[in-house]
Amino acid sequence: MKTLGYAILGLLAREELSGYDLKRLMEGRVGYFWQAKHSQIYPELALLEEGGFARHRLVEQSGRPDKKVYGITEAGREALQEWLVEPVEKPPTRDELVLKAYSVWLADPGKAARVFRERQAEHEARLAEYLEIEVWMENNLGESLDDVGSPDFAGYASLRRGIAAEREYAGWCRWISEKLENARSDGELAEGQASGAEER
Amino acid sequence: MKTLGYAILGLLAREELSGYDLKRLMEGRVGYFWQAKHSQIYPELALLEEGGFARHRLVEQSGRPDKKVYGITEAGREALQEWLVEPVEKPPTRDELVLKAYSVWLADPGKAARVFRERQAEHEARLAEYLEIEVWMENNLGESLDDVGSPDFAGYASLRRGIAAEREYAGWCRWISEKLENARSDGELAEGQASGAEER
DNA sequence: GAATACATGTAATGCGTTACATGATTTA
DNA sequence: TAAATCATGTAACGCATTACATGTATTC
Repeated sequence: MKTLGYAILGLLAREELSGYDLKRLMEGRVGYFWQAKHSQIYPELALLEEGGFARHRLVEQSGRPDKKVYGITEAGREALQEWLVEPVEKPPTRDELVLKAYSVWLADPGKAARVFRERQAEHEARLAEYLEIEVWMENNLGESLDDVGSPDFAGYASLRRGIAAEREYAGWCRWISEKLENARSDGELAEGQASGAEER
Repeated sequence: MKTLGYAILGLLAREELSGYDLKRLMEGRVGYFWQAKHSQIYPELALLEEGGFARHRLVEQSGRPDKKVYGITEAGREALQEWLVEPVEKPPTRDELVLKAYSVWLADPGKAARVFRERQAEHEARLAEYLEIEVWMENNLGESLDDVGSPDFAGYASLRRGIAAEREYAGWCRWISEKLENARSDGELAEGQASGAEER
């Protein structure tokens, strides 16, 4: 089974969901660490069912299309539990922004700074969102956030990774942006590969 | 042009390289933020040449196979400079370990902790490597690390992102590992989804 | 009247990895 | 003598995205 299968099982282990529900979850909060389009979700659900890891029932609705609501099976839960404790390969990183940083010596510092500032703002916005959720969780879920057997704890743990990652990335963007912006005003190190100047 | 093309151009802008050289760079240091196998590199080099962004000359060697040494063209440098200041889309994250964290409430805490500890060790090892390079750079490249027009600065900037990222990830792994390990000894919250116990 | 939400699928395309293919030289 | 390094390619496969496809009901 591929990772997407386990991602779906992880959600179905918490509650019954339709393909459409899964799609929205993977666009939203869960999408921070795993996402998929509906074109991937529907076939994967079929595979999970074929393998006996999930099953569905039809729910008729008035005024809306009928939907297939999926639930995890005992076999699915077992497969998920086994996967959880298998060692993970550190996946290769591919970060286009760091790639740009590596060649930034060729760019006009002012223009380049804008690219990093934009990204910084995105990470800061995301961070603010996460911090709000964290506060909400700490106020409303209290006890269970310390219980490693609770889904609340698991969600909280994932969120903490999100918070740390966004903070770290934003910080790096700020650092490099400042460097680039200061260089722009510093006349001294003029001997430039950097082409245009068009300031104003 | 695809990102891999710019990755290659970014390296050719610093020095002339063969496909084989590129392959090794993308396995090593540069591989932290971008990597590619030789099966991708050779065709991409051909495309770059076709587009006029790079050109090669044959270097005959004794005792080794001949090689094609590639250099960047003026058009290549311009394309690279334009790409550098174009805004970047924040790519979707796919992190299998965070995905496991999200379902960790179903796992045996002790076994799960091992998975996170393993990963923590990997990030700490990488961090140690990077910190050594940082010290070396600060001692040997001094001046140029503050000159945003220097390739040294650009390499340093990328490295700093690597350092921050490894530290952040290792920290999160440590945090969750401790939580999981403490829970194992805490008898209190026994009411467990967690199956096995087989301690010793 | 147009766009968005609900709901579920298939097909085409793109990028990356693994495997296939070849061959000389150096090191263990 | 077996394995690793140098050196360059092509082919097959897998996963993910975009585009194609259809249809109702609600909201703007």
